[in-house]
Amino acid sequence: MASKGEKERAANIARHKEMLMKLGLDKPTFEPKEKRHRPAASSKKRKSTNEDSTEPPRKAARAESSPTENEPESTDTSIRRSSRIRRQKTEMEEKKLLVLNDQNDSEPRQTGKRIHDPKVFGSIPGIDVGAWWETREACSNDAIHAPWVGGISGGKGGAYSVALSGGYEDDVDLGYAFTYTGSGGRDLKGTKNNPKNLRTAPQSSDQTFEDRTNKALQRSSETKKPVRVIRGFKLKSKYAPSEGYRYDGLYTIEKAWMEKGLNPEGYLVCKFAFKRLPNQPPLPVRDTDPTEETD
DNA sequence: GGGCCCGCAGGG
DNA sequence: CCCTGCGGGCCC
Repeated sequence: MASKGEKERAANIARHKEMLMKLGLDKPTFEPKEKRHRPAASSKKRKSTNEDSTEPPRKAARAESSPTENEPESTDTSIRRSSRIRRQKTEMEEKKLLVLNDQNDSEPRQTGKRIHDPKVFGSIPGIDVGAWWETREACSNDAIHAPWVGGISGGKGGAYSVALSGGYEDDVDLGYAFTYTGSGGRDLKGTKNNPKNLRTAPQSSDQTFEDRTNKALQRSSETKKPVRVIRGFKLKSKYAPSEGYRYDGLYTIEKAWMEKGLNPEGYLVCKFAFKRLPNQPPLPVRDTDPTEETD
């Protein structure tokens, strides 16, 4: 039984997908399987319980795979995380990172301890494509995507980074390309009679390119400057990590436009088409595609 | 699962 | 100081 909203969603998805396909004539084919960071352990109990000395390294995991999409062969199924090859500078930076993150004693956590500026275009030194964090906060500390909640980080020169976390139901993710929705047009404060203090909320008005972050994305579509992209576990895509957040490298914005959003009232949203830059490690895929309703 | 509430970073 | 925002914890 396809409700009206579901039909619109399907139509939007089909339209977005078709557009992305045209961007993907040179799409890569090699897609390794995702490596889980948290196999099955319930993971949901981290407070200040000081024990667990056998904790997974909650720091910015170095990239887990290495082959570039150009040379998939090499059959290196035993990819250890030995990506720390020579290169002393990175070595130094990594040590600093370790120090900064190794306050696992009892310190709640100290923010504002970045060693790199997130407000730059392109990659961040020492953070490889494929890096993984459990939380947005940790990702922010590594300067890949600064906002703890917001999906878009950008300035007047364009966007620095975006987070794909499934916030908009008609966005399409093909891995090498995806569509993305802008910010704004939501009632985060609720109404006068029913005041809220929310971080996300349903659409309640048109989005606009006057919005600072939307404008940054639009700018990037003109300048073609690279944008860092992270995918989160809430994203409905086979390219989404099963848990946490993963840095998936650099994309350019190929197109910016406005269209009717999925909301019942048909408020306008800003849409953007991203395309992944070549010569980056391939995107891992998970075994189960969250898009296929498996439940 | 949903609802609510909250801190925080970032920008004006 | 104010506001926003594709989190996250907690409660039910």
